[in-house]
Amino acid sequence: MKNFRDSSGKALSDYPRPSVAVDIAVLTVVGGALSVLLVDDPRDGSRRLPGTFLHEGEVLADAVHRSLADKAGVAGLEPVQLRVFDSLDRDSRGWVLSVAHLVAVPAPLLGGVTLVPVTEVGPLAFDHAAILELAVARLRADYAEHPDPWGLLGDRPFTLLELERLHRAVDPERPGRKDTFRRLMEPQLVDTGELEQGTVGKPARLFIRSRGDS
Amino acid sequence: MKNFRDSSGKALSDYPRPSVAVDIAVLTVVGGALSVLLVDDPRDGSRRLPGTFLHEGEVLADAVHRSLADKAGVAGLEPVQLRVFDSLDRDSRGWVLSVAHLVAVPAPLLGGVTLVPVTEVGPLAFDHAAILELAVARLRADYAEHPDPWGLLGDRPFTLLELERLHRAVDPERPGRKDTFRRLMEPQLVDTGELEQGTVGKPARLFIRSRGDS
DNA sequence: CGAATAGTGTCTCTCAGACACTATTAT
DNA sequence: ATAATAGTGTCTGAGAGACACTATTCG
Repeated sequence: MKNFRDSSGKALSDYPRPSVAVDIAVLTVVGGALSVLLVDDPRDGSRRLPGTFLHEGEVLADAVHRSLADKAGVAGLEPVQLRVFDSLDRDSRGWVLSVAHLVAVPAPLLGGVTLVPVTEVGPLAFDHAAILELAVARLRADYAEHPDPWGLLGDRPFTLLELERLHRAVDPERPGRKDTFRRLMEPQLVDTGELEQGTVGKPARLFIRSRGDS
Repeated sequence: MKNFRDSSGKALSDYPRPSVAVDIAVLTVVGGALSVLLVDDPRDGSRRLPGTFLHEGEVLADAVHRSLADKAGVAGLEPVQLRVFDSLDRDSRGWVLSVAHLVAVPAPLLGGVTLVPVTEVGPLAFDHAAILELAVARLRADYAEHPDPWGLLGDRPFTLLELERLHRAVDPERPGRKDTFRRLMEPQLVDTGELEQGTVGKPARLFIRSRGDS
C-alpha cells in the first residue's frame, strides 16, 4: 500500500485515529411487548446495548454479526445502520465513534439474554438511550406500511390476527381497525391456501410474506 | 484517561484503528439544475466529492465545516449524516471509513468551485457515485413535502412561482400542477404582506419560511 | 342455540391532482 | 385589447378509517 498524501500534504498515517465501535439495538417482541436486548456492564453495574469494537479487516456488518454471535448466539441477521454517534465525551475510555445499528429478530432465537420492554428500560450507559430511541422509531416506521418486514414471526405461515397483534406490539399507537389493517396488508401477502386448525371461530387463512418484500 | 478493557479483555489501544473521513455531497441549484460540487483529484485527474480526514478532538460535523471552509469558503451550514461507507477496498490508500454527508447551500454562496448538474456527473472516484445518489434521494425526499427546507432560496422573501421552480429543479419528476403545489406549501409559509414589484402580470405575494420548519 | 373469530359491503372524509375560471398587472 | 402571471372554485378518484353486517366454526 502506497502512502499517498491528502490535500494538506499529510500522509494517512500522520492522523491520530479514533476507535470505532458498533452498538446494536436488538429488538424483538415477547409477551406482546416490544423489547430490547440489554447487557449488564460488569464494570459499574449499568446497563447498555450490546456492541463491540471494529477489528482490523472487518466491515461494520461483520462486527455486528460477531457481537451478536457472542452475546446472543444468533447468526444470519441483516443489521441496518442508523447513524454515527461521535460526541467527544460519549465514552470515558477515550475517543470512540459508535455506529449505531438496528436488528430485529424473533424472540425464540434469543437464548439466555435479558429482554426488557422498551417502555420499562431505565437509564442506559453512554448515549445508548438515544440509540434505542432511534431504533424504535425506525422499526415502527418499517412496520407501518409493510407486513413484518423484519421477519419477527419467523418462517411459519401466520394469520392476519397474529400479524396484526405483532404490528400493534411494535407500535401500540398504531391507528386503524382490523379491517383497515387487512386491506393494507393482504395485498402484500401470499395466501398459502391453508387454514388454521383447532381454534375457536371461523378458521383463518394462513399467509406467508411475499418474496418481494423488504 | 484510564485504559479500561472491553469484554474480551483487550485494552482500547490494542485494536488497530481505521482512518475516518467525511465525504460531502454539496448540492445546490444553479441555472435551474440540481448540481453538485466536485473537486478534481490532483493525483490522477479523477473527480470526487470534497472530504477530509477526521482530526483528533474533532466531531464529524466540524470536519465537514472545516472541509467546506477550505474547499468552498462557506460556513454556518448544518450537514446531515447519510451513512458510513466501510468496504475494505473502497480506498486504495488503506483502511478508511467514510461518513457520507449531505449539505445544501444557495449557489451564490459558493465561489470559485466546480458545479456539475447531477444528470451530467461522469464517473467519480471511490464510492462517491453511491454517496451522491443517496444525497440526491434524501434531498428530494426533504423537498417533497416542505417549502425549501434547506434554505436554498436564501433569506429573501420569495414568490410561490420561485419556490415551485426551485422544487422542480430539485426533482424534475415531481408530480402535480401549480395549484396543487400552492395548496401544499402555502399553509407552511408566512405571508410577508409585500408584493413583488416590476414584473409582468398580477403581482405575486412574497413569503418567507416559517420558523417552525426544518 | 350462543360465543368467538374471519372477512366484506359500504359510508364518510380527506386529499392529491386536474381543469377551468377569475383577478390584476404591463405593454 | 392582449399577454402574462396570480390565485381560486370545483370535480374526480383513491384511500384511510369506521361501522355494521355476513360467514364459519366450536361447544
